[in-house]
Amino acid sequence: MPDEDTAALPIYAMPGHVIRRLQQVAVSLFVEEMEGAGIELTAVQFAALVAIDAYPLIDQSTLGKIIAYDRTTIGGVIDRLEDRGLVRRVVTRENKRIRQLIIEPSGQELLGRSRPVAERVQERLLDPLTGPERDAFMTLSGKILDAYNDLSRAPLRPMNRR
Amino acid sequence: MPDEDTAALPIYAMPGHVIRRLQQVAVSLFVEEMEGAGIELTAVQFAALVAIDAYPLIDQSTLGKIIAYDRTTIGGVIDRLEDRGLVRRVVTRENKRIRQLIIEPSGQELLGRSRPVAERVQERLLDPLTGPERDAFMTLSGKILDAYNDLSRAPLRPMNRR
DNA sequence: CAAGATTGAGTCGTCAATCTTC
DNA sequence: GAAGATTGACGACTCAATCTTG
Repeated sequence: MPDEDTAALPIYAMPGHVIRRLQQVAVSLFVEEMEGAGIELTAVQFAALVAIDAYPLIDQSTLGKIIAYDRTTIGGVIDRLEDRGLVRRVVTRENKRIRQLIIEPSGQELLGRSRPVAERVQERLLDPLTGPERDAFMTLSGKILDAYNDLSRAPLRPMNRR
Repeated sequence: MPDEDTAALPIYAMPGHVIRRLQQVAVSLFVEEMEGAGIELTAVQFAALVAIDAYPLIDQSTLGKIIAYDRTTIGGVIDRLEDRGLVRRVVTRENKRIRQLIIEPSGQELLGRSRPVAERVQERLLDPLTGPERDAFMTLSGKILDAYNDLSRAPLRPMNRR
């Protein structure tokens, strides 16, 4: 039973491990806050709704690039949102390959209730840090992401660029 | 107005999003380096091997607590490691509920080859930062984790309450 | 052929239910 | 009943293969 001699494992000092744990905490807070608000939305689903609301008629591939998710993952996420009537796929006459996405009124309504909850999650996440520390954390994180922006599995890219 | 492309979506400034992207990058680097070394190991599998090697005869629950994974997740991970003969489950006469874990010689060998690769991943992850910045990043991350240590998604509490 | 999307397979991560054992 | 583990279910994530359309 190793309790305090956890130092024997260098895992705790490894950035990869720390980042994964941060992600665990972030997800926990998101689930906790959403459940507390009686809202059934995962983090991906929320991000998708935000993006579809901001860019009506966006296609799935572009959506994936914006919120940094794999195209295949997006497909499954949209499936579930569509099943619940929160979102709709549109196939135009011009290009039948493309699935354009539209947020439904019920989706709008749910998104409206979700925004303040998501806002609270972000606040709670950095709550253990002081104001300057929060800025530092975001700046340092951004520096890492900038360096590896094109390496990510689903590279994050602004819409208007190739 | 900087970043006219991304300014429309506040997602990029959200800590939760940034942390998830960091996790994406970390996983990408891990996969890339391991593939480059011709080693078939996921990050969880590597962490499990490290812990089992450090604590022979550790049980699955304790392993989960050490490397911060859900008990059920650990079960599946050990399944795959056991299928490959890298690890072995042992059931003692004293307490037949407990699955104690032992690393096999082939697991030792693979672990030995994997350590320097994992080391390189950690270095590359923080490579975009200067020395002091790396310390700051780890310190700030640790501060967040300390505050939410008991909130982790794998609560490790029996949750039999009620 | 290239682009956009879907399907299938495999791993990860969590929860709920169940089983065995103490 | 409680502890340790397994199974089943579901969402998420990725890749490879496939299908359709341009």
